[in-house]
Amino acid sequence: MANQDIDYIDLKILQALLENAFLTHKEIGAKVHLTGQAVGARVRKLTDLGVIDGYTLRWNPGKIGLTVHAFLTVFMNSNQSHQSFRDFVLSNEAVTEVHRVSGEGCYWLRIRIGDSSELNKLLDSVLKYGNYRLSLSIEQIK
Amino acid sequence: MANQDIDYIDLKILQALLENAFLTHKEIGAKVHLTGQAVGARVRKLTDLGVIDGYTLRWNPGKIGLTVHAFLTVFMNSNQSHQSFRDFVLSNEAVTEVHRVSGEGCYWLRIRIGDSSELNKLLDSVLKYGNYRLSLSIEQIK
DNA sequence: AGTAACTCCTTTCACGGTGAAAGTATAAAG
DNA sequence: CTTTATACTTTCACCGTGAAAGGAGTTACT
Repeated sequence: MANQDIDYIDLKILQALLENAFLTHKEIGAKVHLTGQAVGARVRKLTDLGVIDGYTLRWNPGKIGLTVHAFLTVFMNSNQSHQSFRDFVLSNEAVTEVHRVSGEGCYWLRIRIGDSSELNKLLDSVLKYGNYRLSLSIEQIK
Repeated sequence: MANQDIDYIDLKILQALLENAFLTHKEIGAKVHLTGQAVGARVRKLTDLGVIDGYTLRWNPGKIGLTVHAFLTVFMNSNQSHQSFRDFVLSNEAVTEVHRVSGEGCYWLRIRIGDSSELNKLLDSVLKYGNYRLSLSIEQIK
């Protein structure tokens, strides 16, 4: 499996692993009509190509007390503060995802935090860098 | 390990698995000073409690041609269309995450799609249900 | 056509991670 | 001081894994 092309079978394998990364190669092989070893070689190819970056958990922050799930669009109020803002979000563990965006605002953040008073404190910190628009996730549908 | 409390060690294990879900229990055990089997028992507890929902990939949609990463806030224009909107987003494979939100808009969507013309078509479909605000991810920072 | 090179598969095999079971240690309760 | 419960370690058999070797199918060159 040195050929760098990604075919239909690779996509099926990706899809299977996205659903459950602990499927054995043998089990995936049963779906795509290959032996486990052949699946293993393709998974290695996908990893070498950088399609697969790593393996992680699907989990439930709410069950360990992180009941607030918020999306924050940040509008910077100065061109000087970008670097310090980045340092801030990178070091704040309640901020679990950050994107530079075009369109609405400058940055988009995902927040996982215990309760609304903690969120309040976080929002105060964000105000140092700019304004924001906040959305709270009521229910994850997909 | 029938005790339902989640302690500091459990959180360390969670953190380790979030970074790399394919660490062996033994390797995690070396970090938290337990045998692999003890770690296995705690992982099972976390799974039974629903803290761990499953295992999935960290991956790179850009490498299979899904170069556009967009966030969409949708404002419904009618109270009747919620169910059909849900059906729409659940069945559309470019929509990879959906939340009901309070604050800005009614729903928040994550889109992974090949190019802007495909995005255009998707946005046209969304317009049937309401208005939207679009942000494009330029760079994922965290 | 014949052969060489290449790709991608299967088969085989040894290693090691895994969960189950049994044994051990510690702490709390009567 | 014993009983019980919890959470650990040790031991063990199973099986998933990657490596290696071999085979089948395809392409390209003479």
